Amino acid sequence: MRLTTRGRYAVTAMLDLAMHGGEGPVCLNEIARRRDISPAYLERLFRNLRRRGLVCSTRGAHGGYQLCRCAGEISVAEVIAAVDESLDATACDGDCGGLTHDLWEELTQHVRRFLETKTLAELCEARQREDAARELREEA
Amino acid sequence: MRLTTRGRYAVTAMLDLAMHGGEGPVCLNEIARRRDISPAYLERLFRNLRRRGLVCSTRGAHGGYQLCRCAGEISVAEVIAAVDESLDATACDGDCGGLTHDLWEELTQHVRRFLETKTLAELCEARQREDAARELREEA
DNA sequence: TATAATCCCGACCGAATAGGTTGGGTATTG
DNA sequence: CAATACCCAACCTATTCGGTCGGGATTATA
Repeated sequence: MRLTTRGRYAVTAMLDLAMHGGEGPVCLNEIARRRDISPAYLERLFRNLRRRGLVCSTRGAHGGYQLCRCAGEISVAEVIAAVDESLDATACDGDCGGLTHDLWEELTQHVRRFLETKTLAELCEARQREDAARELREEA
Repeated sequence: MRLTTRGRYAVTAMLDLAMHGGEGPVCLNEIARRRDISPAYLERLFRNLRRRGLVCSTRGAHGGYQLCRCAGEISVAEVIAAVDESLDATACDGDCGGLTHDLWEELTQHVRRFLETKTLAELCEARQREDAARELREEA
């Protein structure tokens, strides 16, 4: 199992899309600028996201990307899987005769369940609540 | 966060040590043979385990390694940390201004807690129960 | 119709690191 | 002294991560 900036970038970008995708497609350059991610690299990631059916694209000027499903129906696990990060802690291909096989299996299940139940919508809301709270504090 | 064979090897070897360490030290060649791990590589891992105070060594003929503490007081998390695998999913050094920072933080906590509460003794027992059950089945 | 914006795609690259090896030590037992 | 074992630094190879490059194809707009 590995969790690198790749999955993080993907989730961040998808979240950005969920937040700014109200009307019309959002272009990658915008996301890249807002989130400070290399545009070319982001493009590579979106290639995968599109192929997995998580986003759809509009080409040409004023084009960009949109979520294919509503944010409540896209899990973080899916996004990470799309950019090809394995969420498998065992990695011993079936029966490795291992003393510890069950342990890694259990751990993998834990992580997987956690990420499968988190949706983009949830993260979006959490963020908005946070922002609201901060504004309130700053007014006071 | 990454979880590779390194941590797996370390935990497996420590478990082996917990199971066979009843009387006197156990030498690496034995463990390597039993668990099918490269002896030289295992040695490298044990260097770290020793430096972290998880095992102590006896040099010379009939030498080997022993657990420094009893198996119930060594957590899987410690073993993995000893061989230098980071259990951090965030890896964004403090405030990365990230939309998703909280998510990774939460995930890291989950994983960490899981591995911190698993001790070698527990895994040992689980294994022994398993073996007993299998024997029973085979007798029938 | 030209041009700019945008997605699309394969190929490449440097650095890090995982897993592993080699070749030398040093200590202890018999 | 020889065999067994720990100790250690340096090296090797393959993978992959984050990222770039150079070129398409498609669409909106001036």
